[in-house]
Parts: sequence; C-alpha cells; structure tokens
Amino acid sequence: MDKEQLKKKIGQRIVELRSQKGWSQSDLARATGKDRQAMEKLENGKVNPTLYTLLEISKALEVSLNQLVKF
Amino acid sequence: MDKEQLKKKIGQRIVELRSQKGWSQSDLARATGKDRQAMEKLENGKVNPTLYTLLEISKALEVSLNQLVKF
DNA sequence: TTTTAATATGACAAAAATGTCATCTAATTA
DNA sequence: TAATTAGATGACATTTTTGTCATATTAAAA
Repeated sequence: MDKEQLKKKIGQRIVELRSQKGWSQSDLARATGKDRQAMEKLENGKVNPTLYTLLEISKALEVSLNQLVKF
Repeated sequence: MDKEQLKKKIGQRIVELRSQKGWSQSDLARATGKDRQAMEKLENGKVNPTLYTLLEISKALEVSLNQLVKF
C-alpha cells in the first residue's frame, strides 16, 4: 500500500465511523475541536495524519485507536 | 492521553516489537530504508509519527498497523 | 586497553501537517 | 424563492515531521 492509498483508506474509515453515528463533518469538527475544512481534508485523503490526530479523531468517534486503523 | 504521552507510548511499542525480533536500531533502519537516527527519534518519543511512517514500521516489524498501535 | 557496536543527541534543510481563511457547489428546509 | 446546511476546494502562515549530518556516550567484544 502506497502513501496515497493509505490516505484514501483512513479517510474512508473516518467517513464510515462518522456516518455510523449520523454525524456531519461539522459535528465531528466540533467533537474534535478542529474545523470543518480540516475534517474534509482528512476524509478526502488530502493529508497523511499524525498519530496524535488519529488519537483525537478516535476519541471523538468513541472508538479505540487500533479500531480506527483497522483496515 | 496527551501528545507527549502518546509519543512515548508508540516509541516504547516500537522498541518492544523490535526487541522481540532481536533487532538493533540499525537493523530496523535497514528494514525500513530509513536511518538509525530516525529510529532513535521514533523510539524515544521525540516525534509524532504520521500514519504512513507507522505503516512502514509495521511492515518492517511484520505486524499489522492496528497491532502496532495496540496500547 | 583498544576497538567496535549500539544507542543517544543536537543541528539543519526540505517537505508536509495543521489550522484557519474565503469561496464554491449541491442539497435540504423554511 | 430564499435561507440554511453539508461538503469541497484553494490559499496561506505556522509548526512539525522527515531525513541526514556530525558527534557523544555506553556497553560489549577482541
């Protein structure tokens, strides 16, 4: 798996978990203390997130870190 | 868990998995195509690695990504 | 003791993430 | 229709990671 594929994968996973909660990008942004655009970049595979960003997202989505990267 | 704690945790986890294989930092560096100093920074919690860096490390250590962040 | 291997540290440039702007489209709702 | 909500995009400054130097410390081996 190359970097671009990985970025897409984690983005899709975040969309999947957010959608399961019935949340909008704004809802997730609020829950993480970040802004909508930051969420959009993550979800659309525009960035290669750091571990800490992933931890923050996992907390907001109420899943464990290793569940978030389970793909 | 704050960012500093997380950096320490992932570093300890990498040391743990590398040690289980009986590898030196140089061995891991070679397996990842990076250099010794980069491994040292990771292991000693000096950096907040990106997801792609974690994937490369997990490959070198022959564990899955979600096993690497299982802590 | 001397040499070598392993680990650690500080400095640096280049690349990339983060966070925040404005703005745009599309879909939904009043 | 008009207003609102959701999502997407490009630009930008700031911060940080990444990758690579040189070098220092410690431990092990010859």
